[in-house]
Amino acid sequence: MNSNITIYDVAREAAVSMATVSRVVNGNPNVKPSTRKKVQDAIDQLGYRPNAVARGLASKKTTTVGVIVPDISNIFFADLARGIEDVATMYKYNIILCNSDQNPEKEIHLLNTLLGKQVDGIIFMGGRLHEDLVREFKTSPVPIVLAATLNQDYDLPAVNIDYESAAHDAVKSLIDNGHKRIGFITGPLEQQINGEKKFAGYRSALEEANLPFDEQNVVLGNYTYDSGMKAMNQLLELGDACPRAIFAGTDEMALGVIHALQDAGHQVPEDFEVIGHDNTRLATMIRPKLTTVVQPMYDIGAVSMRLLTKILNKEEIETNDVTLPHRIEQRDSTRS
Amino acid sequence: MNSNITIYDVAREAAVSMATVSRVVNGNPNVKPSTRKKVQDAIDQLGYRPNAVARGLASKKTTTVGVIVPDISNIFFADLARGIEDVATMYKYNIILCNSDQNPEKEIHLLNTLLGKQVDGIIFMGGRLHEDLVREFKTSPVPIVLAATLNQDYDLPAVNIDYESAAHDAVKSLIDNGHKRIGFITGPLEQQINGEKKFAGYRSALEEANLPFDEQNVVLGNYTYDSGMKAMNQLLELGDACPRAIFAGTDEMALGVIHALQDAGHQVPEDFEVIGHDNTRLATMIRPKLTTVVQPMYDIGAVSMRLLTKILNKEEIETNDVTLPHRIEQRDSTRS
DNA sequence: TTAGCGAATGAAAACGTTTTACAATGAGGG
DNA sequence: CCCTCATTGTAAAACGTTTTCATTCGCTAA
Repeated sequence: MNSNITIYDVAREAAVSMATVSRVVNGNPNVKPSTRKKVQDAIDQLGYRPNAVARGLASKKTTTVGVIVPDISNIFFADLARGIEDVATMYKYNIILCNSDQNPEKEIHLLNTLLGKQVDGIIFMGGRLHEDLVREFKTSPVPIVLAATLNQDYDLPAVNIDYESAAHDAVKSLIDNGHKRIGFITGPLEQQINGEKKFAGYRSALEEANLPFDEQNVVLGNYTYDSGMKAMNQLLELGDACPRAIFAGTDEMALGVIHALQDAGHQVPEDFEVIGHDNTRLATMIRPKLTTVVQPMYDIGAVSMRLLTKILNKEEIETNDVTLPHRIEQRDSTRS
Repeated sequence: MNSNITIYDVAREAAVSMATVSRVVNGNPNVKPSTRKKVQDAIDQLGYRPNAVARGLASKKTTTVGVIVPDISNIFFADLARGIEDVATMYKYNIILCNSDQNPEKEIHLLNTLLGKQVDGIIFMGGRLHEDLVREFKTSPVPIVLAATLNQDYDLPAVNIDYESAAHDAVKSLIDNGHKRIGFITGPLEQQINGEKKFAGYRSALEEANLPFDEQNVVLGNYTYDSGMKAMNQLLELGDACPRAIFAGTDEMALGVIHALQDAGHQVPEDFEVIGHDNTRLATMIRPKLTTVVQPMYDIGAVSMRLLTKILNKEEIETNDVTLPHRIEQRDSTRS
């Protein structure tokens, strides 16, 4: 029952003042080795465990950071969270994890809850930055970094990949395989990442190859497997005009695409080529294995957290806006 | 910049004492409506946000619970976490999430960190309860509930399904389809859940049908896709003696099994039947769709958290050891 | 010796709440 | 009209640390 044992009990046991105990606990060098030992023994004997809440109140640091993600049960965000947590652990931070479901009100509410809990910093991921949210971000008393979240109109610290160029590369690889019509199955266009970045990459690859843009080749999904299937089936209805190469905005949609194709009796990659986005674990759990754009979520999480620690430690920072490299992982859903 | 605004500032602004402000903030009914409004106005105007750390110190409650899981990036645990978080939110708690990687030392360390942070309770999930850990659990100053974690030798609050009977049902369904030899691809046997529960279910189903137990039909995996493939390939080497019906300990291994089979030119479910365990989202993202035992991780998380709140509120509790129902979801990897 | 100095220690004041113990005010009953 | 009892508000003591500032101690150098 080592609860209710305070620094004061330890001080009494070791016959020193609480200030000295505090010094020992915090590794302050100004303590005579013999005293240090005496205190340490008292700590061990009593099973003293410092109260982080009291510590937080006195020091105004909680060694806790808030993490807001859309939905931790999604493998994609879970990977991000793991990257964040690993680096947090490395720097002795804990994380308070919150799910926003991309709901703007909930996002603001969570932000305020976290600030109330006096977190030392926050890592945020969301699809669209509502302006009310940005306003709160700007007045936040603690630093906030954006992970895999677009930020072009503001200047908040952020970690991303270059989505436009990634999409460009993906589509180009399809074009290089001789396709003239490329299907694009995307998430909601309101989200900058889709509506501006990936879409722009898609179009620029087309233009570069002097291929016409045809609206009927782009179909909306909502990131899920089912929406991928549905989108592909819609494309299939185009008959002869149906594109034979598909770029899907997420791996999960890409799986849906492949299965829709297979269910319709087509062969991937012989009849249709498919390329996904994200390189989640799913990509290797399908036959054919999925060629995909790798968006390194774990790394984005890790780098975000590292960036946050740099800000917290007031370390020198080259740039607030980090762009991580991307690449295409060639597997079997495309012809090499 | 609504930081550094304290309850005292609000009190001054509203011309009342800080205790009155505290009453308003905490919804204490003993405040005259006119006063309440005056205080509320001051709060709004100043943008006052109560400091949860100070509150925690004074009240000895942090409205925060610790969650220890093996690895949040695994879809299985992520689902659990989501269930926990949803119910936590419902009861105004936040969660501090930690990954243990099933490392016994890390588990103990995390437990101590969380206790240091004065969490109001803890939800723990792990594969094997090391006795040192259990000792710490027993002396914990706050309640701990086990989620999807076996607990038979101790009497800690826990939420599980009946793994033995679930495995029994799965194997029986295979036997009912006429199979005499049933393969069992399992996770590490040191973990009670495998070595005792699921394994016992497997054997009892065999016995019940007067089928012989043959050791070469059970193969060890480590929960992953790759280990599932490998295990199936090992079984395949048995040639004619290879079981034509497989019960895999996790969905991910089941996917590996199916792909190993398909890669070897076999048809599922025509030549081989496969049944998985957990019913993760993966199950529907494979062809054929996976028949699987549903272990409702989200529900287990939600119920665990609910149980914890009951303990925290000192509500009446029927039983500490909750067993949730399981069932088999029939899909296409088995013949109906 | 002793003045002077740095290192080691201690005392006490924050930190921002909740909570307790009272005091003041107001209303109702005799 | 006074007394009592609610009701509402106030003051101050926790809560368990960190941190600042002062003090003491033990040496070194003069």
